[in-house]
Amino acid sequence: MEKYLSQLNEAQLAPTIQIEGPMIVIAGAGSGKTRVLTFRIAYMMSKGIDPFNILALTFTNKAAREMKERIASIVGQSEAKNLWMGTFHSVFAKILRIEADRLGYPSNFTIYDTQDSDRLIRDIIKEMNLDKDVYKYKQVRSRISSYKNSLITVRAYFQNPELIEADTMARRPKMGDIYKEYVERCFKAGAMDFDDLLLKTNELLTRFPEVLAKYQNRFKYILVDEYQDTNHSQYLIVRALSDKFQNICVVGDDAQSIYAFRGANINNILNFQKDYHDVKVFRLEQNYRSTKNIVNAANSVIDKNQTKLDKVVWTANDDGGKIIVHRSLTDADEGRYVASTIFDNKMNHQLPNSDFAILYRTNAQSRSIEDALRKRDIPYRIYGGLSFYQRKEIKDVLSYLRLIINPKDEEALKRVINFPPRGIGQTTVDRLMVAANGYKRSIFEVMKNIDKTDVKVNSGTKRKLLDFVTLIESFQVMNQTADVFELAEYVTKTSGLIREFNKDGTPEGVTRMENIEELLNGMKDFVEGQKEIVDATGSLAEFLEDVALSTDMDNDKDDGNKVALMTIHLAKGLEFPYVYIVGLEEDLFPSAMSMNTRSELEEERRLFYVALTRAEKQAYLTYALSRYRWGKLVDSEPSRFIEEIDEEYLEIETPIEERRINPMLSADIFGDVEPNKVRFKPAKQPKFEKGITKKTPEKYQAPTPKNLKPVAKSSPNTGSPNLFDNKIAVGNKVKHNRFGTGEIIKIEGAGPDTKAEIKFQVGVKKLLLRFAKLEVIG
DNA sequence: GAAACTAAAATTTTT
DNA sequence: TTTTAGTTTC
Repeated sequence: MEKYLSQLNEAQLAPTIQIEGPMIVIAGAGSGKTRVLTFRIAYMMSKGIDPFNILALTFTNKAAREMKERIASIVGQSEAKNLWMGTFHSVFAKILRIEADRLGYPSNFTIYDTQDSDRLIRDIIKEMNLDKDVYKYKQVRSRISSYKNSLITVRAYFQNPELIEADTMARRPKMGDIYKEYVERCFKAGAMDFDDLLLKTNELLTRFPEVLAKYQNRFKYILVDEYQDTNHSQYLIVRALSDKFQNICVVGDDAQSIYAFRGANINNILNFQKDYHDVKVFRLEQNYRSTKNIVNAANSVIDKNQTKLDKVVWTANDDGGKIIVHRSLTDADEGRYVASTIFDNKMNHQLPNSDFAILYRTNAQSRSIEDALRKRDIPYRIYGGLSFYQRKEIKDVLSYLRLIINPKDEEALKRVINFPPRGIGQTTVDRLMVAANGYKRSIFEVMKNIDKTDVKVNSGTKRKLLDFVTLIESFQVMNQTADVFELAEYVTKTSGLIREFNKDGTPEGVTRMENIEELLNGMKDFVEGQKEIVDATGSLAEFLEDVALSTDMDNDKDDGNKVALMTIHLAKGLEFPYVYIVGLEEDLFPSAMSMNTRSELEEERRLFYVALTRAEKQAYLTYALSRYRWGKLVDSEPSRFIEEIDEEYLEIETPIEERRINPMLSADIFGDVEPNKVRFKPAKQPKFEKGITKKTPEKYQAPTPKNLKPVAKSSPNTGSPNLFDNKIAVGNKVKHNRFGTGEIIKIEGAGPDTKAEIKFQVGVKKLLLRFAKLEVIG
């Protein structure tokens, strides 16, 4: 242990060897926080504390896993495995399963993800005959979520005139009724949503003192990472559990609190010292990650925030290069700038792609960047966005599996009862739902006993319903002997899912199949992995829980050398030598939605701080004068955050010239038009679109002279059509992303409204050429 | 009951 | 511009 402790500086050592009593570690960006946490736990164990008595809570599974591995490498695998380390959600889901019956839940309760919640809320709004434009399901969901995170139960809601008043004033008087119905339906389905995992834990600890005592005695030492991101519900859980022994260590950085929008309360960290007696405060202020320029620039920005703790982050590292600020005309230009400087940096310094990260405020911004990277053949990986487990085909498979564990799971049932199509239509499902409500039973039970109910369905449908029940029950039987992988393989075959997706010969269908295959492979890995963990059951239930609480970030298959693209939120906790922060424009970053109050703006500023402090060597800030937003070109102004950085740390690139070049010429120079791709542009070109360039065009310019002759009718070398060969003509063969290859049989209309009738294998389609990205192949 | 077509919303961030 | 929910048609 000594040799590990000697790796720490003085400021890090102090909190590492402070074991007893309440304490807070205020850890600046890049100050070695994780190292302190891991060494501290290892140190505790070396002092004879039973890992069984330690609870460490993190915000991502990835953080938990990495920390556990590092601890294992110090104290040994067998010692580390008894540690309780995980996200709030996963740890308390496990506890809730153990104690579920006290709350009236089955221990195999389903965890509803956001999609499930949304669908349920949408159904409820429809059933209650409410105007869906007034009651937008997403708003309703976030409202319900914030009630739950503030521990406002349905009961508490109806007892609180102010809340009712607020919703009434917002022209949503039925909010409470929707909330009530939602909670009841979840309960009936044996399901908890994300917020329930915390809310019900609180309920458990409050209503059952013996349970509280049990876990208080078990978790004598509690550590919480990223404490600045805890919400009220999490705060109360931590308080309750640590109340007896007061051995609570929280670590965090108020300057990196960026999750207020989903209920995180920065006051939890700001007020920690008031919550416990005799709190020991430690500060980690030396940054080991970034250059002086980056650290100082970040400090100068965060200084503008009023709400913060005292802390001065500094570094002994080199000055490094100044932060480069670049202006582009459009988002497409911005993409090209990023791609070309990455290219140059790679060439000049022999760097791997994985040294670069491109961070943005919203996922939608990735598109223009992706286009540019693709054209430069720079491999990249996008993190976040639609997660693997959210995809249709994956959710379909998972829904079958969920039904095996919990047939009451309504959302899963509704999803697959008629997929693949088996002749059970909406009308039938509606009748079943009404009946289920009437009998106070689950839909599945009603189906199973369809003969004993008064549900009006014809005998054919009845047969189909019973067949479905039998199908699921046969899966349940198999689940008792087979492992997760064998079961899933059987389910996808027997349910007809494989056949259904195979039937669809489009490239999309093929991708679907590949995804299902990947899911099955993942299950195989899971089965293998579980064999090594002693008390793991390897059960289907366990797999589903893992899946429900994991994100794409967690299953980070290290697929090597790629430029990383992600939102700033996702980048928290990561670091890269070169970081591009793109789209630094007013209304985008800071977001238009977050400029109403000072605290919202301060959160945006913290977000910017997080972004900047990801960079180790070099940071780039880029913005565009105009950008496509929801399909339209919108003018934008540079973000205020650029101005807020002390000028001495910036290098503002002034474009050498912004001159207009022949639009056709430049289009070809920059490779906007891919060879072999015919694209019809709208007749009128937007003001700035692709016509203007700036700054050393030769840098981008492909050296081949043929590019300078755009009007060449056809390039004899390739014979491939370019922009000026209109090959969209009757009789020609074309390729479509989705429909595959086909033949043009008719053309009608002109200009931007030109339509073509094309005969594909899947049938004849009429496509608007403006949108259909057709590739002429002969 | 299902496929094909039409209209409208979406873009702040996610355990 | 894309995606998804809703409506119409067979």
